[in-house]
Amino acid sequence: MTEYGGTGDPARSLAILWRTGERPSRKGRPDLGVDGIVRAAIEVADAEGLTALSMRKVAERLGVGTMSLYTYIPGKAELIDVMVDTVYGELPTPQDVPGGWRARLELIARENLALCRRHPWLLQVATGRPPLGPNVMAKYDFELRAVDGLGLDEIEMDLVVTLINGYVHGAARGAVEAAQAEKQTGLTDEQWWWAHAPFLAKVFDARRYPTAARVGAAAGEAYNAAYDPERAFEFGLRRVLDGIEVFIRSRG
Amino acid sequence: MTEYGGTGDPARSLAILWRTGERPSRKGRPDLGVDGIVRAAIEVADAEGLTALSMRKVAERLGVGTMSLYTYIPGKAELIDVMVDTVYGELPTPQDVPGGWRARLELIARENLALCRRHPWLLQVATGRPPLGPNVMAKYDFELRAVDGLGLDEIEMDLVVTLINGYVHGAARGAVEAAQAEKQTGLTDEQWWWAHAPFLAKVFDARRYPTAARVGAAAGEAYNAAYDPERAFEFGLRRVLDGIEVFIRSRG
DNA sequence: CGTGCGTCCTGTACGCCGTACCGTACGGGA
DNA sequence: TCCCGTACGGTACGGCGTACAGGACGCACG
Repeated sequence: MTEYGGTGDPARSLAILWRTGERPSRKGRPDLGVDGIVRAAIEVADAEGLTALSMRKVAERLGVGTMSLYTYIPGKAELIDVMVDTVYGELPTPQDVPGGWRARLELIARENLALCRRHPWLLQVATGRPPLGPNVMAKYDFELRAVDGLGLDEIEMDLVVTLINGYVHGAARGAVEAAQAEKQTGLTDEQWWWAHAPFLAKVFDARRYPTAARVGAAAGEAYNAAYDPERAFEFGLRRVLDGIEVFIRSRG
Repeated sequence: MTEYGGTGDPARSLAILWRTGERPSRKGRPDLGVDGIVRAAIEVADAEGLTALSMRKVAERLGVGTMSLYTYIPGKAELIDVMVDTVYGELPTPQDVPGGWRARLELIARENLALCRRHPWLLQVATGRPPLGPNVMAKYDFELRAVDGLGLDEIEMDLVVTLINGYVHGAARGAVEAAQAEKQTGLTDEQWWWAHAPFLAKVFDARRYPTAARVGAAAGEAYNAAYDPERAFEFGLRRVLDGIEVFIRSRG
């Protein structure tokens, strides 16, 4: 289990994020530096998860003593703050997206999902009071622009953006968990389900859970698996956007 | 940081969840037992978070040696599995809810939010391939019944339920994080924002992020805080239900 | 050309964690 | 009565984050 948030001392995180007090590299040294540390940490987290991310492993990957990291970074929490802002930099923020607000929100949703797929550990980091780095700002600004000029007031714009991000978070969680479950156990959903069917058959009383039994059986047949994250994401996104459309029309 | 999921060996978890091989308590002993351990663990996690939940602390709370826990439970992962199924038992599953599918889904959403508020650690536990205990089953069955008989096929029913749960998860995360941030730092959102304003004023270029600046300012004024989780939840729920309504009508 | 200081780097150590292993104590069937 | 299965727990191992106390080295200054 990974601890909840990566929220370290915000003042320290901010200073690093905006590279205040940048230091010119010393002559003969490899000079490590915040960037290299963050890059290495992201690689470790991508490959092995946030749980397995340790200062010792990051240092090892850089060929450096563990404690050297603390020259550049106050601690693990602040490191994670910077990691978050860094990968947010991967999100595109094009000036023009053809197709109106709906296409813009779809783009945002899909890109965020893709980002979470590339960096599953993002889902484990608390993002209330996020580290207010440049990329976090750019993301927020871009997302708000997607719903600007539709007749919504500022608060409503924020609410819509929050809704989209919240939805994507939930859906991404499902998708990532499904992928990780398969990788970690070596079993597909189908195989896993089948492996536990004998036991469940003994304890599970279909009369007590009739609807679950019916739907579970149908889902199993249709997907050849318990859960199809891609389909769930597309389905939910359409519903959420429909709901937003109703709202926008009512305000227009 | 806490590791991602609480997914231990599913076979072992299942055996405990359905209390297969229940053992009659020995005579003169307090007999500990799975139930007591789980209850103590939930108390610890509620009070201090999943990160701070340790076998040593649970044992201490029970006045028992740490290793004694392992007589009843294979390990921490399986303990968390059982904790999840146990707290799901707090969810009401009334036979009749007045007001149709919309009221039923609202009830589900609100009760799930409340559950996450009571047990914030739930949000940190992976629930793909959940521990298929009796309460997980009952929850799933109840939720499916909320959308039964509306003209949706089984797959669609599952998708709608998944959507609601995904949405609630995202919104609950926001609400819980906001509450925890305040408790942990001792600062309200407003105080926190204000504390970092001087620094941000120096590095933040409002011309680069015009929309974020505008909305941020408006939100700050309106809420006296950066984020109002209650309002965000209600707003999003209405949008999601509207989207589902559009879908149901199209299928009816 | 010293020399001293500031910066970068690191080894050691402390207190946590989960849990493997093994010894102990005791209730109950033979 | 004896013996064994079960409940219980002490010790120990390898991991973690990081406090602290140095060591090594470039550079400004006398």
